[in-house]
Amino acid sequence: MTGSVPPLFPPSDAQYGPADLTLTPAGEPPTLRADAARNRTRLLEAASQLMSCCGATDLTMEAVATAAGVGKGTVFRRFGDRTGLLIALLDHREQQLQAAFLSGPPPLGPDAPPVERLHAFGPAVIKHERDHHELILAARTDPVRNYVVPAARLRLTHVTMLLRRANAEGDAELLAHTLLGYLDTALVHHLVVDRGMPLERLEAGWHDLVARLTTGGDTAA
Amino acid sequence: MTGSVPPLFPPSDAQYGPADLTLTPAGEPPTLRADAARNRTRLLEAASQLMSCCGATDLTMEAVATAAGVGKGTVFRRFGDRTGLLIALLDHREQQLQAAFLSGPPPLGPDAPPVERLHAFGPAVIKHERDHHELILAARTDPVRNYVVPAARLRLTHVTMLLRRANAEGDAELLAHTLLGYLDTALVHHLVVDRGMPLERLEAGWHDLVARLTTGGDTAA
DNA sequence: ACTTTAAACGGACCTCGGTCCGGTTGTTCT
DNA sequence: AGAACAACCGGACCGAGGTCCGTTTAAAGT
Repeated sequence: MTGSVPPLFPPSDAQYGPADLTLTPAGEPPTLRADAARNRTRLLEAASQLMSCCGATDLTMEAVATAAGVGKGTVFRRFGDRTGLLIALLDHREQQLQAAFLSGPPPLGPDAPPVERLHAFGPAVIKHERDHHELILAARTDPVRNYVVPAARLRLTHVTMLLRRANAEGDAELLAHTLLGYLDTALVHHLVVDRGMPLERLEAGWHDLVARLTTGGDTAA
Repeated sequence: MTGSVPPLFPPSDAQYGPADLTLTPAGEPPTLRADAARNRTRLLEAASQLMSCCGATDLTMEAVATAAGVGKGTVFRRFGDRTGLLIALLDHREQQLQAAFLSGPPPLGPDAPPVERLHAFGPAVIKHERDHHELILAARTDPVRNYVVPAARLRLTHVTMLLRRANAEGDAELLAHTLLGYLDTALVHHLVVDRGMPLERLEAGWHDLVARLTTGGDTAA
């Protein structure tokens, strides 16, 4: 990967600004130099643009660089590698989903009892994955990297928290991994697309799983 | 990938001979031409050799070809791509595990009640994955491909069968996917290596999961 | 044994991800 | 403002995966 200087995944890319691609990175490295930030935005826009017309698998680093009007080295400096760029792209699209289950309206958001939120979580994630499966799948080169990605960490802590609040018996973190494993994009894609499994069946399976894993009491302690 | 002529993953590579690398492919294309079969063996041996000394990630197709005394094109013709070669290598190493749960002694093999076999299945797979994690992880470039690989299909049908025989309620296939998801190499590796989770905890989680998913009656119907 | 045919072979060739380093440009401190 | 410094930029360069096509060769038919 990068020699060693860039702090393991360049400037982090955890959260940015509010909505559009006008993302002002506010990660670990206090601030990005003006030109660097500008180029970062350009690159993400260019990548997004190219992706929507050519598909994720054909997205070339050099093409992105050219489209953004910068050198290839700049792309790698900013995102580490191709996967890093895709993840950054993805991370941005995830924010909508994250907002939905972190602070959205009831079935998913905090104004519903935890078990209910869990039930709603599955279909929401599946929907999201179906919308972006190409990008998600393309961003999955290194299998272990998925667990390190901020979005994945967030989902894990979220589901773990819901399980705890639901007073589920057992190892909450491992149960959360189990639930998230069921929602794995590759699995869902394989079942639905490759094997033609109807969505209803998949979602029924989810609800069944949630029911099985959340035993030990309702929100009412 | 390959133009189109090779029948989607060249000559299949499902099962071969009994034990050693003296594998005589007996897949779908009736037989391989003599020289092709010979080269196939040579290539697998060379790859295995190189891997044990240089690691899977540094395994170069050209190096394998050279070590086997054939041209690079031959490697690709036979295995489709790098991942195909790694999968073939892996498939071979899996046979020991497969034999264990298909026809081995009791806790795992057919002479034990299904629920007991399921309980034994987890630790066995985890053990296997720990032994070969480098190769397994290296073979995982395309996330969906895992579900198509014969070894994975076999595990799925096996676990599904065990669940059915255990009279587990619910969608056996989906429950099987859930169980196998828990055993995902990348997940196990992440938890144990990256996050230092003790094996005992992981296995306890497995037993708990099996217990939860196999409700509805014992073998005694 | 000879012809025929389809498959296997091999290595030149192309593409693309990733690295490197000399030059450039913000940023900060005095 | 000017200098010093660190970070950024860019594109030449490298290595490895994957493709192509002319040549060779095993297997089947006569």
